[in-house]
Amino acid sequence: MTEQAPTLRDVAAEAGVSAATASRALNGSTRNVSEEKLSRVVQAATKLGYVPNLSAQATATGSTKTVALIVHDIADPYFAAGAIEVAEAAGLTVTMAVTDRSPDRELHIVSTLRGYRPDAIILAGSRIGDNQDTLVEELRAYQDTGGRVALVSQPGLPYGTVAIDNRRAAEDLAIALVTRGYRRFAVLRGPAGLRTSNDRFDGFRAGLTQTGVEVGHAAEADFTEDGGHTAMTDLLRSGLGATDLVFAVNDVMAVGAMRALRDAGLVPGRDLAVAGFDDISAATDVTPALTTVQVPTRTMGVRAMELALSGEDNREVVWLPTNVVLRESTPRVTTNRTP
Amino acid sequence: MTEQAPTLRDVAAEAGVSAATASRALNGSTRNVSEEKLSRVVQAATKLGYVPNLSAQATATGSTKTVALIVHDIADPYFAAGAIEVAEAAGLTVTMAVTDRSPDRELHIVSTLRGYRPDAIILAGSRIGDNQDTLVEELRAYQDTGGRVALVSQPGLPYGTVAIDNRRAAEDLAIALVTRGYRRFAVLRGPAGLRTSNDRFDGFRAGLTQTGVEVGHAAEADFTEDGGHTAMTDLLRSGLGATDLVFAVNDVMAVGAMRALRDAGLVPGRDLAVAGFDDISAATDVTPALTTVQVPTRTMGVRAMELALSGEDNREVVWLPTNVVLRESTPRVTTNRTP
DNA sequence: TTGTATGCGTTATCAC
DNA sequence: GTGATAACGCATACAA
Repeated sequence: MTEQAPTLRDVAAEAGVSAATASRALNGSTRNVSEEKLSRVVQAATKLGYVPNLSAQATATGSTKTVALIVHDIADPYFAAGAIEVAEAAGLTVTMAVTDRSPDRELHIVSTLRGYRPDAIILAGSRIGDNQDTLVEELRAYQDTGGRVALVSQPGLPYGTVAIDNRRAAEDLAIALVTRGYRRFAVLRGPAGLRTSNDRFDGFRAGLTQTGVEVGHAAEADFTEDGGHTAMTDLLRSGLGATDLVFAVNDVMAVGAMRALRDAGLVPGRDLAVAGFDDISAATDVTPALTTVQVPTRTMGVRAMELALSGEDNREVVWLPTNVVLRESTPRVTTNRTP
Repeated sequence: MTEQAPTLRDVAAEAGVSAATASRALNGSTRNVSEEKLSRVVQAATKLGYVPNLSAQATATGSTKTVALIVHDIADPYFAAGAIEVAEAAGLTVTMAVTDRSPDRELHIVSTLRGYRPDAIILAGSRIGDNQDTLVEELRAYQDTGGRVALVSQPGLPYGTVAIDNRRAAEDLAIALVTRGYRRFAVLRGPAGLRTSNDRFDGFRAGLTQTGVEVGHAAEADFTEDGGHTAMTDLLRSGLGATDLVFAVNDVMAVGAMRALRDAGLVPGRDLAVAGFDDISAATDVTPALTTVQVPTRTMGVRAMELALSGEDNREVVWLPTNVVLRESTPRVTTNRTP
């Protein structure tokens, strides 16, 4: 029943040539083998259903034609899709691993994946913040042995990096909202210490300050939909005063906040405006559609992979543009509103 | 700069033992090596930053400790998450590939991935049509050489399979909706030949028939949000008569349909009820929340992986339960409604 | 317990 | 062009 998978030897034998010739015919520089033997080998291969053993190929050549993609949360498909597309166009296979936002797991995964000797490692959304010396060391070792590293959204390390300017983008959003007539803001931010959250919060506040406005309430919450829901509910309970807009530092939280508003009998966009960040697909599914900052996730995946595959030890930082998209969740303020 | 990655030999030399001992200390049955040499080897390994070359390990042992996950659309994260969790608990690494719903790509990917000699291959998602002899042959060959195969949602092939009863679930949904008072239905189905779509459509119709009701309009559309939007728009233009509910064979289409309704100045759930299938996260983000059939995606991933890893050549079909969830997009019909 | 020798499936280096 | 033969990095049967 369970036979062995056919090897190159089997194919060679079947075709009546040496293993070396078979190898050349199937993978190597095709030009050095006679037309006749070539077709004999190919025929034998298909007849036996031969598929080259990539592991063996890898140990022999030293290259695996593989890229490791490490993400924190598998829930952003577009990034991965972009990266995969580029990799496959280059004839590389992508291995994905998910860290679940655990730095420990991340370290473990990087270490394990290194064992596959991938041509490149792409680390997305990692917060290689402060206590991550081990990870940095691991990456350095990997790079020293010829591996390529690309980072996504974590500028500051000596690797090719693609990033967006969270701070600036949030600033733009704040200004756009003030222009629309909003004056009293509350913010739902992520857990303390999370850089993305901090940058967006700081940027938003900076934008307001420029226009002479200040953030009123600010609540910390999980980076999740439930986090947004809970924080919004608490905010409502504690009294919002004259707040006319809530900015959640990501769309997922914003959607949760909108749900909390409806649960409290309020209508998002009318009774209280809501804005988010990321422009995930839910942002347009939701009613009213969510004002947010569009982040080119897919392009980030593409550029990150390109960075990783670019021959050189490319350490440039690619800043990708973001875009404020104003939708119905933040209608233009024309009349007095009663919170 | 680009040194070589340290090998087992290097570690052995550093520790002053043979390569065999180093191997045993690092991977093999740890108990057969003296405490002292063990620690010497471990120390040497960490000092050199040694990470075993998994490719070499694989060619030596014949096993890769790897599972290949093939999905049609990376957009369903939960399935993958479930599968990955199980695999990692078993010490296996998961390789993911995306087919983009192209049968050709699917075939190509299966063939390529076979080259990695994964312990198992999991194929998720429905396939278009039945001209897939080559794929079946490819899988058979893989299985003959000791590979495990598990399928998701396409019963009928001689492999372990996890599935849901689309037909029956749609039937349940139809009955529940009739019970809620709906009588005149339209259906947005997927492309012809797509089995999932057909099963859901047939089941829905069967459910209606049981209660003496018939499907009015039925439109074909892409399995996407835009597909749902377009089909719904067309339906509205062509006149819906007395239709009081639109069933889209998946949530993505349903969300698109809801958007189309709003674009036409109608209020989903009030002017026209909407139901979907899958219970994706958007189903609860949307307003009104979408009535749908809850599919245990994550569990499917878990069970599929378990099936694939279960020692035997397990060909059982695991049917997972679904659940009709009635939400505000299909309010109970109490009064006369004017379409 | 430890080391030597051999094999895993390929590719690469030689000769021929 | 083609075929022996030696690598690649690791695991294991066998000896010691």
